[in-house]
Amino acid sequence: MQLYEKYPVYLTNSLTRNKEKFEPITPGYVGIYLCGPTVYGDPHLGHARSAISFDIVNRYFRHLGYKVRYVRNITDVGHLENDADEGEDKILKKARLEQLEPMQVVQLYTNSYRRAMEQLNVLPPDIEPTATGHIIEQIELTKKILEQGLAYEVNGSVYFDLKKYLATGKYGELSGKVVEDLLVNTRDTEGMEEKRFPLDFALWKKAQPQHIMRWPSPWGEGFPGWHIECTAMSAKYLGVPFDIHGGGMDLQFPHHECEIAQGFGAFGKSPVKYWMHNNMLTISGQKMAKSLGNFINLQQFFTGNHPLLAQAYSPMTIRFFMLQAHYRSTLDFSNEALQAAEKALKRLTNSLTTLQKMEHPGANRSTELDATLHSYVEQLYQNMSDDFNTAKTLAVLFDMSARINEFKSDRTRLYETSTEAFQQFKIAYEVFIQDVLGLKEETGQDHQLLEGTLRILIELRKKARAERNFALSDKIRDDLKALGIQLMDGKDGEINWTLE
RNA sequence: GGUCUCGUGGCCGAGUGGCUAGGCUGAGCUCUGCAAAAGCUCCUACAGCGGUUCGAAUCCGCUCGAGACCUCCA
Repeated sequence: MQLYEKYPVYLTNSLTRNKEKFEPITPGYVGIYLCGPTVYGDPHLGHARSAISFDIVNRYFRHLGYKVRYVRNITDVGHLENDADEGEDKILKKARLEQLEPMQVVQLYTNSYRRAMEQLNVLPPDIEPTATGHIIEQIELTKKILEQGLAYEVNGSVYFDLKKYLATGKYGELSGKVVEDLLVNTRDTEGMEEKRFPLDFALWKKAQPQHIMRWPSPWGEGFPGWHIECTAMSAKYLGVPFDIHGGGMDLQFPHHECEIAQGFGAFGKSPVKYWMHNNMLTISGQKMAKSLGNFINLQQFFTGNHPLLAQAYSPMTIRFFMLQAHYRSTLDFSNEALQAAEKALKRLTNSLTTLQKMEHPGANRSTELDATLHSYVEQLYQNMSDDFNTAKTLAVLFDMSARINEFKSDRTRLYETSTEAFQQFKIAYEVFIQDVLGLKEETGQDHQLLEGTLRILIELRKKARAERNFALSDKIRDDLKALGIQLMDGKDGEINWTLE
């Protein structure tokens, strides 16, 4: 029996706004598509939230025994700027400002995104398709929608015919929008004069002479519209329909709404079974966004180099910080909260180290403590299966930490558990921290060397203490502390250390 | 203006009809040569006002406040 049968996952489907039992389209397999970044700037905390939220989804499904295909795209054809920029492409704009080739910009920020994700211990996707690498698929899809009579061509651009689509399909269901309301607020955006209906959106755009990123198409030289890439790539790699489509809540409208319309237009069915959206990150109660100029990029967090940051925060601190909140809640950034997260994480990893060194004495006696240990493990699964509630899961892990510390300070308690219960407890603690939540120990590269060197110093200090030469023993400890290494004397005379 | 979400203790944040999540901070204590770590104890909250209920932070209504989307954004 697979774990997913024992602990079925319930997730909040944005489409229905309800928590639903997850039933994969193909039993045992899960297809996930996540809207990745538009690579025209350094990755910031918001990118991390989305990536980490769905990394948890990916990791937990895998842990439960599902075969997962996880696709996360890279948007490297910039989208049109809306207002004063007269339809200039974001990536082009950046390229012009930085005097670079557009693809150079794309490469630069793709690298920087991947590096940040690796630092955050976000597992790489199984497929990471780029929009520029799927121009043909996007053209084919556009042709298909044209064939269905749900799009029209004007001056080398192709638009989705929303009015016609509305006769059979729904628009606004995902984001809770009413077409009439949207019409009232229609703005005069790029290409409006070409559209038959204000809410029509571009599938293919004709390239202006100065537009460098351009490809030939049946409609002339141009570039794909904003929404078509995700439909084309998800269909190619995951099929229609597929299980889970994720992204930030800000993408719900219009991006995902348009994806549904396109998918319906092209394939005659809704392309996605479950829509999942992570919430936004706020800074002093306001959304952190590029357009608001209040975002902090990830390398700034890792180095502490930003006016709003009191100190540097390690990637795992950032990760832990996000896991303390549910992915569907807004999360407010503050130095205080991050510092709290840093300490809490340390507590957790300290217990993990303690546990890993701990061996069960082997006396196989089962008592009521076994039931307690059992229930922790059960709760871990229950909480994760309940819409990936990492906050609750962490609360259980902290309860388990308290238990581990108890075992450490009072070994007799260990005798009150059966080997089996203890092993199960131990494995679950390790697996949930490291594999499911993806929290890894952060150590320097020369850990091996450090370990050996410290062993020598610790031996010297032990000797000094045995001789009651506290002046020397304190000097060793204090000097190491100044370097960021904390020695801790145990009851049994053993000395442990941690990096601060 | 339309649509929607939220308002939890000093701070961050789960929960959501009855059983004080958890973390951080602060205070005291235990252990320790002194530290550190760990443990124990204390600070017991759900914006306000009504209503439903045996019982509401949790459901309903109103008021106040904050935010999101409606336009590129994770």
